Amino acid sequence: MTNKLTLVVADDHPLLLKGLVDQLKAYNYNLIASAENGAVALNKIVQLQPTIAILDEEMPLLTGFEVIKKCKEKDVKTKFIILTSHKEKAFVYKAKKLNISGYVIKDEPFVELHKCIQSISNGESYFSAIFNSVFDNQVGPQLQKMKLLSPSERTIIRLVAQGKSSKDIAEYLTLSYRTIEKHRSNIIMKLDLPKEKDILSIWVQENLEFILE
Amino acid sequence: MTNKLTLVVADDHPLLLKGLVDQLKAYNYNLIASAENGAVALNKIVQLQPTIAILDEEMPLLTGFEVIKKCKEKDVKTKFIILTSHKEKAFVYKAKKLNISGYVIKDEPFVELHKCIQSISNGESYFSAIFNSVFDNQVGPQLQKMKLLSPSERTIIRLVAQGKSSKDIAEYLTLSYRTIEKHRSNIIMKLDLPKEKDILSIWVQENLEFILE
DNA sequence: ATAAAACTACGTGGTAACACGTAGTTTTTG
DNA sequence: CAAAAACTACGTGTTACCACGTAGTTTTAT
Repeated sequence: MTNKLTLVVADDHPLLLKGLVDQLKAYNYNLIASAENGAVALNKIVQLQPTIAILDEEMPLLTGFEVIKKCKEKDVKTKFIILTSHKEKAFVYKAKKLNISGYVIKDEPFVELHKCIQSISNGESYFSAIFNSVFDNQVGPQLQKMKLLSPSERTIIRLVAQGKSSKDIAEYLTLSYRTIEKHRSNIIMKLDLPKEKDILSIWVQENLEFILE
Repeated sequence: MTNKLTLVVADDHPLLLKGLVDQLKAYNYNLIASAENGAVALNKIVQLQPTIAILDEEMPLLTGFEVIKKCKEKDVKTKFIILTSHKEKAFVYKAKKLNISGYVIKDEPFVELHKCIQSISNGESYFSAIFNSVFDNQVGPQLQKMKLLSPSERTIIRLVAQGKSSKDIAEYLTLSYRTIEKHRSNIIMKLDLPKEKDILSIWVQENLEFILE
């Protein structure tokens, strides 16, 4: 195993972190640091410039995604693997936007992480099967739907996402109440939502990530 | 350390399970089995009759709570610790109802689990601080509120919880639509809910555990 | 420059929840 | 048995979302 490859790992669950560290060592990886929160992780990554950093998404002080963002700002060349228990589309979407190298779900066996590290060391990227499935089945279609909306429809759906009523929105945008209602109707039609009460508000709450940027 | 104390541990996350097993061994506990899902856990507990079983709540095949229920049916004398990442009131409420011996949150350090095991071996029970806080601040007050409701109000709130409209409920109970509306009004008053649209449906969805028995 | 798309606005009608009130009947309980 | 609580039912009014439509104006794109 190449020992030029260096690793940093971060997770705020002490038990899980211990499991991770032990397994990485058992696989003979050159683990040069571990961290129990996002801020410590950021410091260590900037200091040690590891080849790869394995980050939990939900951590105190800084989330995994925030650590990655800050590292990119500082031009750190480290590659990132997000290790999370979240299969939700919001996370998958954010991960895709950040252009990370790998995404592994916590309830998969360690060998998945191993494969991920190997792929990255070969210059490839690696995403758990479930990641791609979530992206293709949930993220992709929603993004396609959002593209159908016109600019002002987008403005309005964002305000709906903030819990505002049509009346509120009309006042806020100095437009007629009827205009907002019309836009709502058009949005519902374009998104092909079923006929239910407050269906737009519901849809919007379930897809916040795609609406608020 | 007494070696009469035997332990079984179950978690479907391989990494976390490894961390747990290692730590328990490091603390010299007599760990006699581990399991990666609820069904295996149930078998091993029934077979080995450990003093204490440490169970993850969310597992494939059987959840931690289901394992406990089945063990109680079989008169297994094992004491149970639920180890979960969930601080939600639904879990806290269910745990309380099952009358388990301990509840530890996954993102606390291992020493919490250690303290929990020690307490139980002394015939006491042990609940993480956060558990009690959730119970006192969230579970308790909601249960108090539910007690204010009259029998037919309870019937109706359960039907609301099933997503039925007032009209549906009226037909289902062969009562007047206006009667159901009145009950709704009274329920809202008794629960002291703020004046919002569909506020009862919202409250009910957020408190399903207390409504559906 | 002209057609297409988007934006704006209004009309009419429907559904559902909620507020606040009245009031007769039944059931519970002290 | 008598008072209290619960159950039943109706009236009137409000708010909010949604459907389906018309139509003039502005912006965008070819």
